[in-house]
Amino acid sequence: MKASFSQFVKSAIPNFPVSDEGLNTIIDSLEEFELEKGEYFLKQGKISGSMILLEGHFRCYTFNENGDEVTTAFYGPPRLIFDVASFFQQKPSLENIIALTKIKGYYGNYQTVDKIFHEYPLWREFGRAMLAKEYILFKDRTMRLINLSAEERYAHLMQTEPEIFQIAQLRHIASYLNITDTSLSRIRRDFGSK
Amino acid sequence: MKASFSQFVKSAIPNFPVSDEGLNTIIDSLEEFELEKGEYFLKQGKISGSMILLEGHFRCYTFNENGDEVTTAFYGPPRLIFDVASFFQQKPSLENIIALTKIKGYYGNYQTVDKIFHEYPLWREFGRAMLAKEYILFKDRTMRLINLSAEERYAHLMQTEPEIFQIAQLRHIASYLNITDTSLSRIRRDFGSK
DNA sequence: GAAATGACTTGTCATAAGACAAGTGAGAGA
DNA sequence: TCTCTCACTTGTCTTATGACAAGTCATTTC
Repeated sequence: MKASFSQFVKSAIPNFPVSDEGLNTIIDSLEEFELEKGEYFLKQGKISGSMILLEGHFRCYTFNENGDEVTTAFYGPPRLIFDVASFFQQKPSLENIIALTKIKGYYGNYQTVDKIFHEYPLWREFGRAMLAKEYILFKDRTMRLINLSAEERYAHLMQTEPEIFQIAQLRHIASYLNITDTSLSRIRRDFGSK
Repeated sequence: MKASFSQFVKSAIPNFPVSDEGLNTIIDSLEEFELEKGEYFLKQGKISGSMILLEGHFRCYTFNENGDEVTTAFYGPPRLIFDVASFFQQKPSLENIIALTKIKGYYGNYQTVDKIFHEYPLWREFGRAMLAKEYILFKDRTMRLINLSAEERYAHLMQTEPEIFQIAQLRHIASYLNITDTSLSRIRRDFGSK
């Protein structure tokens, strides 16, 4: 786990000038964290903390105007997991984040993370890079939602995160692609015949 | 302009412990910036800087798979303007940001902003808050795209940013709402009769 | 001031996607 | 083993939205 965390930090910021001791200090400030399949990292109405996901997958969902569940994200390791609005504004979340598989990682609430940034200012740069990275990933996804057709969005998910199809239900994948499960089923049928 | 900037900083981070001198130092590090209507803040293929928009409105657009222009954002003051991916990764942007009206604000490229953060570490907190705020705003917009119907998205824009209807073309508003200009026209007709 | 241009609306038709119900098939549990 | 449940697929019909072309209106331009 420590090795994965170290690797994650180094890959996130190539020239990040941090020692192994520095890494250990940060890890010791955080909480080792595990969840079983079906457990929640975040529930609607609660305040989000942050975790570095090192093993396992999450699904994130909310509810639309009709009260129907809408899957807004799938997260695989290594990744920063948090609800940006709830975390930074310390207000109740509108999101639910549920474990699709067994989860391992490191956890910190806002106070913990803030304390780390005060005590180890160097790590602010890591925090900023993480925030920017998540923003960029989220924006990419939104652009695909806007610019690609339903079938293209399906093809993209198949190419970039095929493992999702092994661990998530198709109806959740459908709502993630912003289509109905009926439509996804038909896209898959037609896709196979090409 | 300086007063607006000061106000913007203070409203962005309520308890930000910065003096008027501190503010002046930052302003002096940035470049006073103006654009006329129709001029570009950012063109596809160029690397994005950042600006604090204090007067005027921008429209942001890209192109979808069919080569059709898609409006992805409208920005009004006060606001941080930048393409997050292009700015932080210093890579060519996929976006175009064009002035809908005369623009005033303060500009800095990545080097300038980075220098400010090194010389005045206190301002890192401001940078982080801005980044988080933009991320949250962008996420809100995406959630509306996912969770609301076309008509609801139109109603929301009318309620929250009616000024956009004065300064932007309906076909651009339509693509911002992710519908065709034909559909927007019909929504507006039907909406009036309610 | 006539013609051209551009923004927007509207009519007509085509099409993709949704709603809903029925059907299939695998796995869980008695 | 039987049946129950649940995920998924499929059929049928409906509906929202898009494509495209024509029409209106205001503004610009020569």
